[in-house]
Amino acid sequence: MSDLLERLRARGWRMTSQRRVVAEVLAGEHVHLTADEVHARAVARLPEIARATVYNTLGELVALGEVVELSTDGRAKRYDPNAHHAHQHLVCSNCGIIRDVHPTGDPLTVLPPEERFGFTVSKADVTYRGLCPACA
Amino acid sequence: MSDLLERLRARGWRMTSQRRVVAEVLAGEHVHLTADEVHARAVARLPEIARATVYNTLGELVALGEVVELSTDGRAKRYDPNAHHAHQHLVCSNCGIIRDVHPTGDPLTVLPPEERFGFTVSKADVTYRGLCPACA
DNA sequence: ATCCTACGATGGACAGAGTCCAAGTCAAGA
DNA sequence: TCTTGACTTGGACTCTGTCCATCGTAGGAT
Repeated sequence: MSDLLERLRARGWRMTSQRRVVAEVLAGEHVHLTADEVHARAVARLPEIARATVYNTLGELVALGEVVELSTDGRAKRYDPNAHHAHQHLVCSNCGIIRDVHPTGDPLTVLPPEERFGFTVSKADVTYRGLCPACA
Repeated sequence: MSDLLERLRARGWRMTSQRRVVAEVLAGEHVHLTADEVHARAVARLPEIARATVYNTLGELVALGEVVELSTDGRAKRYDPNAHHAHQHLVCSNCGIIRDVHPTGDPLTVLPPEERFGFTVSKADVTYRGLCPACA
């Protein structure tokens, strides 16, 4: 966590209290929060932080590769702080809960060259869908 | 295409001019349109069709399994009329263009039981990302 | 062919998520 | 301590999608 703050500082990030709080909120809970949920938790620590600042900071963390942005349901994007371990996501079709999962092999290898249409394919995002134990 | 209208009629769909136009727009172009793009094309054929009607009809087509809903970018959902052939999607990270692709094997098989956490996993949506020839 | 009626269409208001921007504030180097 | 440009603020705005009361009509019944 303080690792994250270190890395950000090393990249020339101006360390404001707002950015610190957002980074701490993300690093502190290994769940997949929406921007508004991050904002709510940030407000608990720093009451005056603006929604726009949370959006800005999340966008910067995504651009720096420290956080992964998910849009599993077409509603609010969710932010995954676990960006340094390759993984995929398992989503409950009913309640929307998300788990990180680790399939075997590299999903990129199953896309043959003739199915790439000249694209430079760099990654594959897999969303497994089904019902969680509570909803089944 | 008329196949689609046949199937819908067989399922008790009331065949209104609005629904026919939406179905024709989707079946006529094998691209991945947003709801507003569908609406724009529908208006060209039936000027008075309402946005709400397009949304309603698209939702029904998805519920009937005739169309697949995609949210690849967290912006507008896109509608894929190619629902009867299993496939995945290849998206350009720069311009957003989408191609249907066919990876080898079944993506579900690479998720081992101990990585399913008690979920009843029913499908896997794979989004390959990279740069298209024009953007590379 | 006409009538009935429940299902579908309309369009305007509303809601949720995210972006923009002008003005004010402050982190950090000089 | 001063300076300055990067950052924050908050409110207006945009985009996407939903809701709902009212109106219209497809298609079965007569």
